[in-house]
Amino acid sequence: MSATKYNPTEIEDKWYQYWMEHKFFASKPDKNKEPYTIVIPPPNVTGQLHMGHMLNNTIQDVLIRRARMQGKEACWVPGTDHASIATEAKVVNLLKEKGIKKSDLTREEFMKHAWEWKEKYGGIILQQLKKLGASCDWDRERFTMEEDLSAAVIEVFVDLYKKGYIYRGIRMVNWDPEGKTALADDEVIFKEVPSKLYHIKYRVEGGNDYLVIATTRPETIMADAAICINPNDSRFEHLKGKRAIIPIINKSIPIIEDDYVDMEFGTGCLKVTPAHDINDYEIGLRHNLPVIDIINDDGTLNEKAQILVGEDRFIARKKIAKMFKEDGILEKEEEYTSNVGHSERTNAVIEPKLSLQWFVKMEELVKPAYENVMNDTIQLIPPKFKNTYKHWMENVRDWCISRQLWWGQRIPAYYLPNGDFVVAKSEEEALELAKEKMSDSTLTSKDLKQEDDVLDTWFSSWLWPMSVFDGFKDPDNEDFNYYYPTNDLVTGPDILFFWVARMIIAGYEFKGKKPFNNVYLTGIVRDTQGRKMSKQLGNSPDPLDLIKNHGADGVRTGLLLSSAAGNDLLFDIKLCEQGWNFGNKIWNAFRLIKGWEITDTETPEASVKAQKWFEARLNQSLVEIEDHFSKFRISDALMTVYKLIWDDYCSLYLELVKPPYGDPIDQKSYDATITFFEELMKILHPFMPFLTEELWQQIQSRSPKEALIIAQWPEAKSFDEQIVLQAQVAFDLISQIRNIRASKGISPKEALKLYVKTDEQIVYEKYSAFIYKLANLETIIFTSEKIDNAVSFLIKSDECFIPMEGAIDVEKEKAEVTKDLEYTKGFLNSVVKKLSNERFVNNAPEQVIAMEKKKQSDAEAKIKTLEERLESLK
RNA sequence: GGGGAUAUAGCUCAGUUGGUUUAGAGCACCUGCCUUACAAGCAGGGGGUCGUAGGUUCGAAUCCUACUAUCCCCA
Repeated sequence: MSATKYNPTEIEDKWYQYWMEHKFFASKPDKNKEPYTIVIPPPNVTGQLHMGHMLNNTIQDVLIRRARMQGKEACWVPGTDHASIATEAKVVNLLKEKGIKKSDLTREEFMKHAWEWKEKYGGIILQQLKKLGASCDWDRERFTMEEDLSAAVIEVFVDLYKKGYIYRGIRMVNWDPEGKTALADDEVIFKEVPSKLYHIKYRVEGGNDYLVIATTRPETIMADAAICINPNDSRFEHLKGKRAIIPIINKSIPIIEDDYVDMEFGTGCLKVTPAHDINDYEIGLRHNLPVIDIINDDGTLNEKAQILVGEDRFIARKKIAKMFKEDGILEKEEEYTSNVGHSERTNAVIEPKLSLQWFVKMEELVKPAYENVMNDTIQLIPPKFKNTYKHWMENVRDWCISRQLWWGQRIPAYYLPNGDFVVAKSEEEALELAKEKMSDSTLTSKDLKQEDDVLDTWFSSWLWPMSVFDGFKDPDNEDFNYYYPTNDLVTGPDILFFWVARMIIAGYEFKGKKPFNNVYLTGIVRDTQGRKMSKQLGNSPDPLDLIKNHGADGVRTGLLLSSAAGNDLLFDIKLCEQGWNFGNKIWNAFRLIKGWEITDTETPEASVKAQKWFEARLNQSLVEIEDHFSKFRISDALMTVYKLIWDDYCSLYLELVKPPYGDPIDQKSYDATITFFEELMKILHPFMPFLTEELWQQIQSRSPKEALIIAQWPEAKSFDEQIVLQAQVAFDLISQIRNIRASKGISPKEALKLYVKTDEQIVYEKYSAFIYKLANLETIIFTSEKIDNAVSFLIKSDECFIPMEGAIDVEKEKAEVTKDLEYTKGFLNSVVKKLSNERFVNNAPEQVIAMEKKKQSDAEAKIKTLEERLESLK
């Protein structure tokens, strides 16, 4: 016999390999089958599997495995994105270790290193997904920087440019002086840093007055374009319309008025430095101030600063502070904690910097994407995200798509000798355009200089659902026509705008069709304290360790059990243990069944009825499960399966058909038990693929065509609800008897007598075999009299007695009955109140009134029984 | 500063367009059991004035308003 404890590691790799060998994950268009398609949210090629991926990919795998079993042509496309900033940073670091500086390399040389890095270290995450059981079609793996996908990106850029959606413009970017690149907002980490607030005196022009400004960045005073005060600030009436002198460089600047200035903060006088602060830049725009950029790309001061030229910004800060002190213009230094942005990659302090960038105009493009989510052509699950989506789309801002990097698709814009530019797919086409534009046929490719910047990685991934099926390279190909639009997208709400919305925009703009029907937004996996998992906190468990310790099935189940769509999941290792426990439970149930010897004896009544009952329960559960799946309630679907297996199959069904120890089981019961078990394995397979396939194959040897992964998903058949309801009466009775055993300390081995006082004997007779077996009864006797010296309890309004000499504590019994009586009276009271309300009777639907009346009569009957009981106890 | 979301048992959450309900599940907890599938198990049990205050309604956890708290996004 197999081990009493389920050991996942022994079987998981075996079955994954088996599925791969027999190409069960592979998909190709099949006109006779309905396609079911998911494209993976491409993880960062440098990434490692984290808990978010685990959750997200488990959900995708559940959906795809179920669809496959439903006979659909299930296709899950895997792949990675090239993550320009992250990858470039990794490559730069690796080169640094080898003693090579990026600046010493040509673009081509650098790209060669980068590709080498990608081939060697990239995409580990996809290998890790295999451990989780992800049934992706690995032959279809794509990468956003591969040739075909890059060609799509360039094509789209040229197309948008021609349509007038792409332009160049000035923008304040998050500049990383170490990485020498602009960063996206989400690549900037804000940290609280202790710093100083310097109070500096500026002389007011034409007198001996001075004003005081407070700044954390004194090294930027040379770039000041104005001093700004709040127009409502009465303290500074005398400054209005005057000018101030920047100390040290003695430059005169205007004093302006703007509401932006916070009268409470600092001194109420703000130095305005448009080139080096986003808010100041906006004030500058309002007041037509000059932009004086005094900081180089590497963070040193340039000649426009006039002083300290060539010094690093932080050294300059110290030096200038010293100069203030010497000149007596430093009024005071204050300790201050400021929130400073740091580069996620290099940890350098971010320098706000104005630069010329490429943008996509969004206002027009967004329209179909906005409408089709609002009218549910594309459904967001849960729908609460429609609000967020709406807000974003209504306030959409132009998309900055250029990045000052090499790893990515180089922008296909070519500058002409006169500074103008042309946009074209290739250098050859660009040259033709240039000749035309300049009216100069003597131009050669040497006269053109291609833009150095590359495109934002999102500018690749917004095409993902189309480009993975070669929808640009070969727009009318079989795959694209068959698989697109895809069915479901599973991702996190944090990239609803960055990625999801942009894919929808691209889908409509380039193909006139939505990219997917449904977007399932998962929650964020947090630790037990509700904190986001991060490397810094070290609060994230290693997913591969979890799989090693609890099995992929255990981890999958644990993650799904408590993660409703859109809700954050507080991850606790206990969840994985619960998942494993469930697997172990099933493992042991199977051991029990497999251990039975079989004879051709007659089937006991309890077993005959148990089979009928479980079949009904199974079908009832299938209906519930289908309903949950149709609403993307994956967690609820799993919980329904969990309870069906644990409570109904193991705790009730198996106990009902189980022969006495050592006895064999009859053939019919055995067959039914195995058939039910097989159905359960099918339903559970999408959630726990490994364990279910293992047991499926242990039931009997099967050919690859009979593998569970491609078995047919069970369909709910019609069933008799009465069976479930009537059996429930027996189960309630069993619980009550077990309760009495527990409270009176009676061993389960001691057979008991049960008396039932009822008008409906049939209800108890029908499933009496269940009661005999599970409650261990000697006999059931129907009576019209009360039984003395017995413990009693109620099933609805029927009184049941178990004779028990001297075991009755009258006072305790009385207290219990009184409590129950009071509750029921209160309940009756609320019902009667409702029914005596004329407006209720007139307005409420008939069904509701009938229900209330039933509640009333049930409660009245119960009260009568309880009162009699109380009387007899006196 | 602007916007959004959430608030139900110790924890995590259901409660499906207001009516089977003086509220359900899983986990945790308590009690008793090593009953020959499983002690990572079995059987039983306790536990919530549905964030606060108003309002609409015959009827509110559910709809409306205000407040409080927490989280997220944008600046």
